Amino acid sequence: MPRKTYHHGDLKNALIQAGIHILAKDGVAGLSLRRVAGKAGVSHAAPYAHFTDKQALIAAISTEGYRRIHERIEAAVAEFEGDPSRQLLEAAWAYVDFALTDPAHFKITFSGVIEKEKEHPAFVEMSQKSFGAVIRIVEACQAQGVLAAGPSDLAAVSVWSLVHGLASLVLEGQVSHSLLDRMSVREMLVFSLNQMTKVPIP
Amino acid sequence: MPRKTYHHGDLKNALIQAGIHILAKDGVAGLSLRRVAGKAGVSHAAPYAHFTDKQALIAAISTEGYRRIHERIEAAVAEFEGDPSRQLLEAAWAYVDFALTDPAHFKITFSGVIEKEKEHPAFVEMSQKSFGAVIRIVEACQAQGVLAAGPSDLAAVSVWSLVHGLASLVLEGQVSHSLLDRMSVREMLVFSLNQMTKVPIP
DNA sequence: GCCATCATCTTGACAGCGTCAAGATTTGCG
DNA sequence: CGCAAATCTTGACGCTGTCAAGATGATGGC
Repeated sequence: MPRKTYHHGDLKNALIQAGIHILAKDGVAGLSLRRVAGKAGVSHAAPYAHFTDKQALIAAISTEGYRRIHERIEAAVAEFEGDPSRQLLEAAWAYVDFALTDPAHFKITFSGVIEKEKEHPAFVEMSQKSFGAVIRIVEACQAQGVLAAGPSDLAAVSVWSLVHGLASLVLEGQVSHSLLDRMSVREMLVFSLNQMTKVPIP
Repeated sequence: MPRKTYHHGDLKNALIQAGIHILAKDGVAGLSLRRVAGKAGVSHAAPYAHFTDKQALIAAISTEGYRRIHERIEAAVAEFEGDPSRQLLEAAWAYVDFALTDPAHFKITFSGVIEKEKEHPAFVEMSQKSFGAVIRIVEACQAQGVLAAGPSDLAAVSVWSLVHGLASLVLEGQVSHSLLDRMSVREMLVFSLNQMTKVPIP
């Protein structure tokens, strides 16, 4: 479908959305600048008016992925105000659920496709924002004795390693079929988190 | 340097080794079939006599990566026979250390670049072998009360998620600089594992 | 010892890719 | 109104993965 105007109007966002759709349909391997441009209805070199190179587009797509996760984490925090262990579980589940729902988007966001993140400050900012939210949850858990005391940023890394690792292993098919038959990924998450917490969580 | 003989002799392994070297020098993005072929001293289409496509070569490189990790895990198990918590720590460290030493090799092995692993049985076999070793370590830990009782394959997934997640987050630069300044990755690993164990490990 | 067969490797081609340069078109500011 | 800047198109370049056709050499049967 050709556009009416020569200028697109909101090409930058259109490219990001087109990229996310292509990721969902054809995976990381299917994501090319030319296909993204085509899907947005512009010529193959048009993206260069908005992104310096393919890495920059990937960084923008990744940032959007991170933004969605952060959004859900904050929603979980708000919904279970005053219940840190539930906040921990639901924030972790938000992360894992995003990975399961949109695997390619998760992969491109967290699989180190971005080589030099320093050059993508928006991505770094989103990353730090999310990690800050996790630290606050962990601190609340520590205050209630749900998690062991200790440096909260360190404990947050431990918890987030667990959650990120579970999501990654499931996505990469490294979790045995016999285990996936016995229980859901959410149940695995609950079990895993309970290995760390001093008090059982639901 | 041109070869003496028309036939290479051991091209298949040479291609795998060349690929590993290129990964170490130029990262995942630098790995192309043609460069691998060039480094092995053969023409650009020669690899197709040994690998059906690029994915197959990547699978072979990944399998070799997995093999090295498995080797080190078994070495750790042998070295600390009768000391399950130490076995757990050193096996985990073998994993993380491999990731830190050869980041691109680790990434390509575990970052889901292989789309259909079902078609690469050697990779699946190596994966199951390694996971079996982890299960045995976890069972030994459970028997000594180092880890909580429960289904050992599930507990192994929890432990391995933690380890895999830590390696991944560090590699992707998602661990804050302020934390990396305060302590080594090995210390983070020890701390994280101690969050899960009932008995402190060194 | 010779020859046929087969695996191995080379050469050449193709479409798709990321990227850049030059030019066309439109917008918005002075 | 006019001109500079932003946006988009067109065309080109080298590199990529892959395939087809042919060259080369090793191997096993006679």
